[in-house]
Amino acid sequence: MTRLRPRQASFLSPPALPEKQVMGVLLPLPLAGAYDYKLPADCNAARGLVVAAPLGTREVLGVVWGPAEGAVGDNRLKIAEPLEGAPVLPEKLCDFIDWVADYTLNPTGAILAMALRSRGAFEPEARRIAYVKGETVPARLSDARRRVLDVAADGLARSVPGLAEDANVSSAVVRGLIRAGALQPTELPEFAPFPLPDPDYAAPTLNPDQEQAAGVLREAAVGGFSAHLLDGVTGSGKTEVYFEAVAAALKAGKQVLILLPEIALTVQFLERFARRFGMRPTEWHSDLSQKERRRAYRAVMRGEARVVVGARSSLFLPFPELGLIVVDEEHEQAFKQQDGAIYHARDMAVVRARIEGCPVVLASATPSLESFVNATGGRYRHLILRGRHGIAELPEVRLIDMRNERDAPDEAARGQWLSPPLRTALEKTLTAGEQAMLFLNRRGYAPLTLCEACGHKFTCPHCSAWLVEHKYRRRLACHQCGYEIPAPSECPECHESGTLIPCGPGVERVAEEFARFFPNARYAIASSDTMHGPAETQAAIRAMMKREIDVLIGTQIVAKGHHFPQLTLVGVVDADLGGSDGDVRARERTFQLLHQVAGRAGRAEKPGQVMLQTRNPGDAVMQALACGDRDGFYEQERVFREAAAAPPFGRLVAIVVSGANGEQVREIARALRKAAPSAMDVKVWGPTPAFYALLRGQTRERLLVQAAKTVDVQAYLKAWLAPVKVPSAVRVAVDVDPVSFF
DNA sequence: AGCACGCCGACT
DNA sequence: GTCGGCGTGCTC
Repeated sequence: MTRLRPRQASFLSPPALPEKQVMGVLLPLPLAGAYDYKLPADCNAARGLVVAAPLGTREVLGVVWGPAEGAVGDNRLKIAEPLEGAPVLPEKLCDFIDWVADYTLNPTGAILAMALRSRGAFEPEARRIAYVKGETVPARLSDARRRVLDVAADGLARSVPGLAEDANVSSAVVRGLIRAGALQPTELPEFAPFPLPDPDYAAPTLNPDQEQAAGVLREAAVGGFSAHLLDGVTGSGKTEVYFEAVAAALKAGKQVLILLPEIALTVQFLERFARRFGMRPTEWHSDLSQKERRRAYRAVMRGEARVVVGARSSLFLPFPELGLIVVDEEHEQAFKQQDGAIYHARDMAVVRARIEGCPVVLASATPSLESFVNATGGRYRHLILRGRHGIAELPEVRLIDMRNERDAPDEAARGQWLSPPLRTALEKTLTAGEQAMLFLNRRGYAPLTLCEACGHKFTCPHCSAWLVEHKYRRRLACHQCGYEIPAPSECPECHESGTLIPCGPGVERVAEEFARFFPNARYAIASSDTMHGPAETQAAIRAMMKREIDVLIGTQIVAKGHHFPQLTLVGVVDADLGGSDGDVRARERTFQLLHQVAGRAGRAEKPGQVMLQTRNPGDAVMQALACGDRDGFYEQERVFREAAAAPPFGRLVAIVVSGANGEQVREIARALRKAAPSAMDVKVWGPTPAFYALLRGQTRERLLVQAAKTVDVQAYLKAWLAPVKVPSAVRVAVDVDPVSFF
């Protein structure tokens, strides 16, 4: 951390009183609680005051959190100093931090660290000196001097080099004028302020459905806490509707937070916002530079940033007057933070709204089952937007039963991954001059390489995962940790050559087969690691947009948000992928993903067709997609989950024990299990090896707590875990409400 | 999270 | 003989 500068002693303030006040100061570190510090008697040491606190040999930021804890004797207390300008975190943010720490069983300081994530936001602001035309006219007025004064005549403040450049003179001339008093110094703020959004900039025309939902939200935006599920297919105009809530909150003088999954935070979204409100919103996400972060953080804290669009970490920004939170694509798993403090930004958004006393809007075409149950059960207001042709507005979905597909007898004409019906459909689409998309949620060429002679499988030495072949890059790679080796020519086990066979398809392999059947078609691969990096994916998407290619072959990343008007066929190469890992949410996720992919086909006036290749055509997910019966699927899922007492009808907590020493990890996991207190309506399962039993060299064992809704799982876990001694080489991570079983 | 203290290998 | 590896433990 850079040096913190405490406020300056002022000659005007009375001399500091000898007595110091002692307060609990929370440090942004994973410590058990707040530390006591003495504070100067003449400062208002209220909860939220940001201080510089000496800690060991260094100095860290801290926040006054509450009364002294008294665990350490007065004589050992150090003195913490308020920062210059006495910045204060909003009290409701402090309450939120406490709540999240309690719920996720993390040290409060670890959560505070997420709220202080801008290094330098509390540094004294750098001042820029600029010059305006002064009163005095210099005695000697050379040509160069005149040019400078002419430039300065407009009254705008400019820096010395700025003036010199604009007047085409050297900086010596400018300095001479400053000395002569012909130019006056003024101070500019470090950053230009963010422009204010105008709620009336471009009010939209809404259809009756949208108008009704917008009406509810406009009213809610000026009330206290309320929760809404804005539920409508792509193209039904969810964004326009919640923008109306944003406008209403702005008119009421409130700040707004719009949370998006990282991938949806695009230039297109910001521009869409700008078209409605006349300016781009303040952005907050992981690839802001340090300077941009500092600027945004300060602007939020001072209330200058009225609307923030951000990824999940923006939930911890210090809004002094938050009046609305929107969570778009609320079903996205990307809202679940998996490392460090484990939390679900969607759920925590609802909590923050409740603490702030403001409304929250969750928006999705395929809501999470949790939100769906909350909406249909009346806890959330359910705002339904029908598409232009009713809510089940998916294109025609056809299931291809891969068990029955008998392909051409002769090997050269046989497809391995693209079935005859799908090939026929591709043929038709291309002949009609329309576009198609092939979707397979698997990067690379083949997920497994096997030696035919001895059965050797290539696996990652650091993870329990297969190495995925990437044919273009001629490498085998681990998708968990990034370990890579050059594509081998012989088996490292039996040293035979020519015996290595790729098993299963990845997008590269599907593309290869596609090219074999359609040698004249123009196509591109889009996946997060296409040959030359993500820029190429963007290029592929642009090429598709401009109709320079006919077929886009891609992973997840083509499933999101892009509208290709000429795209009339979507082929899902393996609809069963990821459907059988025993996870209670696996079916829901498959449905959401396939629904989203299917929605890419046939927007505009051309009807679209979707073909799902599956080996389980009778599965509820496939049937729901084929029949366009979304709500039927949700209802069935609800019944399953309720019967199994699974979320949201019961509670789950995962505990992952990990460390480099496998035997030690297993031993601690077993000891942990033994220490589990028995309690009513609580079951503890495990330990068992985690799905990735080895990840980045760490052995991982997993325990699962299943509890009834009525159980205070946090209290149960605290009572359980507190007395267990864990060596520092072993990590115990608690995941309350896990969303995946990895 | 840092940073210091502490006990074992290759260097001016 | 020291410089420095990162394991362990503490910081009001």
